[in-house]
Amino acid sequence: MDKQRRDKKEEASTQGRPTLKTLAFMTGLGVTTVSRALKDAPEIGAETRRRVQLVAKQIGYRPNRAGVRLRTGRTNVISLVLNTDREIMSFVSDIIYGVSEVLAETPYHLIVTPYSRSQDPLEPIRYLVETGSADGVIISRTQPNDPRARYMLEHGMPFATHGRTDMGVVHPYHDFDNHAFAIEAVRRLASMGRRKLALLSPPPGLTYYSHTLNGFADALSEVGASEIPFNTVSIDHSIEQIRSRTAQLMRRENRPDGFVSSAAAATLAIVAGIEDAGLKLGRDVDVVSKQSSDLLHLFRPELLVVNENFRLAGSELARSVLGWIGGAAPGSLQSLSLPGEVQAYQRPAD
Amino acid sequence: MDKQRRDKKEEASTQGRPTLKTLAFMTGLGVTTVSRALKDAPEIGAETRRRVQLVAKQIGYRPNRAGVRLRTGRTNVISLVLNTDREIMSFVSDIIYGVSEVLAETPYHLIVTPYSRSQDPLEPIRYLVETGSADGVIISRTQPNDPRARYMLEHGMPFATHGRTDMGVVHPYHDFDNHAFAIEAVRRLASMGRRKLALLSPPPGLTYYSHTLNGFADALSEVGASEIPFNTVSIDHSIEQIRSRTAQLMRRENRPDGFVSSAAAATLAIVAGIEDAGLKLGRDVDVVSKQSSDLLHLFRPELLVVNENFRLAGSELARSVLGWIGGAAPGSLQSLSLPGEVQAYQRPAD
DNA sequence: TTGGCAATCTGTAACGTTTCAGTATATCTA
DNA sequence: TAGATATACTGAAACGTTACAGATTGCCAA
Repeated sequence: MDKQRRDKKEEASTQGRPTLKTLAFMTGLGVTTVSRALKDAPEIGAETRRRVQLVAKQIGYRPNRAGVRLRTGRTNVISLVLNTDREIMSFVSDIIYGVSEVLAETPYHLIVTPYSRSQDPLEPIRYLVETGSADGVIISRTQPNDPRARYMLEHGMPFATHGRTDMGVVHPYHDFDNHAFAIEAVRRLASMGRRKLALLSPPPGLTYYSHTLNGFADALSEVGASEIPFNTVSIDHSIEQIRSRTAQLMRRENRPDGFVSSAAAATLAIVAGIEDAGLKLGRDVDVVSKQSSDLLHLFRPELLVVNENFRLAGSELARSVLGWIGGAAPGSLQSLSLPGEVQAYQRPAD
Repeated sequence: MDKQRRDKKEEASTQGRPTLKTLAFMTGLGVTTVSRALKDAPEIGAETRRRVQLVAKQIGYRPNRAGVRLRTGRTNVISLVLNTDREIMSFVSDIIYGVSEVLAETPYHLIVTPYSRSQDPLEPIRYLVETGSADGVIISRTQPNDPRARYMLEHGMPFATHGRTDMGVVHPYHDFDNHAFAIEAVRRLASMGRRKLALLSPPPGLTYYSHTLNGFADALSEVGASEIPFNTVSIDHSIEQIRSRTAQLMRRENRPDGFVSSAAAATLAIVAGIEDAGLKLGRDVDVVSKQSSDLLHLFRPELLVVNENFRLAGSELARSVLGWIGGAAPGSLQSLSLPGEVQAYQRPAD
């Protein structure tokens, strides 16, 4: 019995991965003291604290995540909830990189929680909340009245949304100012003499759909241009659909002489549709498009682009959730990213 | 003392989230029995087993991950290790989706572990192994002699590589057959009468660099075409660099009349460079490019494309690691994806 | 009847952490 | 000098799970 006890103590020094017990053994202190010393608790003597922290660093102690999680309920995990079929183009990776960048400096891990078209978007959120699998959540494709945001608010799960809601509740978000984007886009087209503008909008359910539409409408009346309706299709539609609808539209009597496109991939389809109709970009019609990587000007030099930085969005979202988890006021964790200058094509120096 | 015991027991029924203790209380069994009944242990009576599983399903019992992890060391986590600055285009999201798709049917979570140019690529791997943060790892940008693969083999961490190694050791991988891609590409160019071909290769350090080069060389001699060296640049270089080098090359006396490009984004730059030099795609030169999403034909109809399915790669990689974790022979968990047909442009039906 | 043996079930300990409720010592107050 | 008080530390319990080492029961062979 006594022998067993001694054996147990001694094991601590020889084990594979150091634990609090190892540190306690090495320093001659109790595990409690070691635990507290590592988190700078005030009731630990200054010298003891330094000594423990030194030894911990020396032997490369890292707290066991399962132990912490089991005891405290804190997971040190942020979950990024993604729709696996919609978000087609690359911006997902940018967001992930942005989030990672911020989390890298923290003990947090990033887990990706997917859901697909067949599922209720609420389902992965419920899972996360019910199982307590994350300390914070980031969602995208935010809706004006977003059941996911409501659910998490009700259940006390910190989160940040990519895009704003419109439910009269306050929560962290990061958004790109799509209202401003649409205004700038229209102004630019107007300044080139374009007067009949079409908008390829975001999908109607999402909040930034109306932001974009409002900006578009505001700017239209400001510059005295008119809208050619193009609302049978959105950036969520397939490339083929957008292309053929654009071609249809461009073959009509009353066709637009300017396009505003909310997504880069869709812009490729718009341009293809324009050319299918036998028209020429830059001569018959101009197109302003959002893009997240600087590739559109290679596609057609005549394209006008506005950059949206998704990596930045990822970082901001991560900072926001962490802030909320850390106790900051949700209202102070909201940010809006303004569109960069509308950029015309510039040939790079050789 | 006795009172306390009773209180403790009763708490089990009223708690927020059901645990084994809750189930034990409800069924009148011991926690051990419940635990075993849930995992179909043979020493549990058939009726008891069914009863426990029924109740568990009814009240929505889900094992506490922290508990399992602490006790068993199993994390139920697969880590996807990503370089945050290199992998520029969108294929990262496809891989993630592919992995997610497979993991969704399992208790596994996907965590994304990033590393950046400044870091030793081995560092995140060491972290994962030392802290036991994952049961399996997926890596990309695989090298012929890959220190990460070696390290994980030595430390008994199951993994799968995107791309093969060449170290004389066997481990799970998924790879796209870049040798076959290069051959098909060259053949296609040759069949169009192209005789002087340039290759924009993958970055030299990676395994598929030589696969691509070998395929290219093999096919060149097969069809009797010659190579115009273009090895001052690779798909890892910036768009601007590739563009200006291409333009330089195309202004030379002895310029290529065909390109093989290993990445879609780079192809945009190649075409831009060609046009910078005043030449025309399809007339003066043809280009065969890999692509992961079907957008290149919108860019220039004359482009010849070969599709690489990264979503499939993700799924295969996930299946491979899971297989290894499940005890399958690593040698049986290798797969190679053949390039689809070289696709010429087809105008979609309106 | 007794011992043995299979079939079922159970309590206890342990994983690594934090928190609660202390204990021991030194220092001050009256 | 006695008691209070602050300082620095400690053991035990608990989070939820699984594994080890039994315990109880019924049944069969001897």
